[in-house]
Amino acid sequence: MQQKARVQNMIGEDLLFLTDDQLRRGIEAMFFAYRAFTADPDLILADLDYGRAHHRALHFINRSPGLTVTSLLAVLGVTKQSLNRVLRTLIEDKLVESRVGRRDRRERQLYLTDEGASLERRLSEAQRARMRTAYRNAGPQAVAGFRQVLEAMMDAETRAQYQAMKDLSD
Amino acid sequence: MQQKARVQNMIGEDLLFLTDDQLRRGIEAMFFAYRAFTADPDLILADLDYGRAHHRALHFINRSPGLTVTSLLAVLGVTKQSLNRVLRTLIEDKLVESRVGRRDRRERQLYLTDEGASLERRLSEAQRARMRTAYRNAGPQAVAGFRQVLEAMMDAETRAQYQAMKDLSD
DNA sequence: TTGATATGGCAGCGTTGTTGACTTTCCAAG
DNA sequence: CTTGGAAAGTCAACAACGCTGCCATATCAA
Repeated sequence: MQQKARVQNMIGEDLLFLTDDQLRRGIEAMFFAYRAFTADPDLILADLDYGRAHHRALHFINRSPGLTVTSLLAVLGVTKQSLNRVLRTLIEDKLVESRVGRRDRRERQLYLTDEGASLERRLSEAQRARMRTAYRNAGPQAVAGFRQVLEAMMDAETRAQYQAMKDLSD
Repeated sequence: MQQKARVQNMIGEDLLFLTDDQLRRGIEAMFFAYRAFTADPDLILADLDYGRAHHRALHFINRSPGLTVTSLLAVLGVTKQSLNRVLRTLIEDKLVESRVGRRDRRERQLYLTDEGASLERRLSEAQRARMRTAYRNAGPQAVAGFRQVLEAMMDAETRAQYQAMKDLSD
């Protein structure tokens, strides 16, 4: 087990990276980095009278075209009512198309329009640009560690969702 | 230069970790992990009719007792009015004490009361517990990478603030 | 004395989260 | 084939927490 080997190493090594001080540094790094992480798309969104919630919806609809409202709710972890408001404006503005479900006609399947896909690209390219620079500066090893810690931080349920999404890109 | 050596390595290596797909995975990992990151304190806060903004204020006041309102504004990156609302409730509830500045009497220096320190510990211990588990599961190397990427993600100005805070704990 | 700074109050607005109550649509069990 | 209940969505109201703008007060420093 990789896990066990790592723990064995740590017994010989120092456990200094687990002190409360180190953990606090990590907490502060998350806070500051997340603010930077959302800053670029936020600028674009403010001009369009949209918010972060719109960005998130566009992101996941783009990721899995045709997903239902209920699935999107589960991924975003918000209430139906909260999402509905966001979705309604996106549909009114013709960025998202809502089609009656094929199997179950109560369901609504969500798709980006061309315009929606275009905005999604603009937003995610802004976000990716920052990510790309950070990745490049930190190097592949650091990136692997970054992903490992983030995954370890998720709840089991969320991690399962996250892992499941990997398959969509294969 | 460490940076240059890394880039040289990457030219020989694959640059696969910089594909748009990999970047998107990183973006999603940030989104899901940040939600988990705030989940535990949020539960405690909800019971007390406080929000994340209260937590952040308590955190940084605890970190640098006696800091002024203006410094806190700069760290949190919000407006005076927004912070003022939060600070007022914390002072009313006797979690934070606001003393007239020693050097400049226009300034207010902020301190946690015993009760405030106690809540801060409860909140940050909940957050640290998750962090600790994640760190332990990922191992010291991964943690180093995690921190490296987060720092690379920050704006230069924010990173300077973040780095400056390191000295407070020494 | 005068101008700049630090703080704070008040009013009002927007985004995005919440609950609760309700309707419409549809599937599936009896 | 009817009907009970689940799923999807709507509307209303509220809360947290960002924002802007305007104004008052206290204080420092030139």
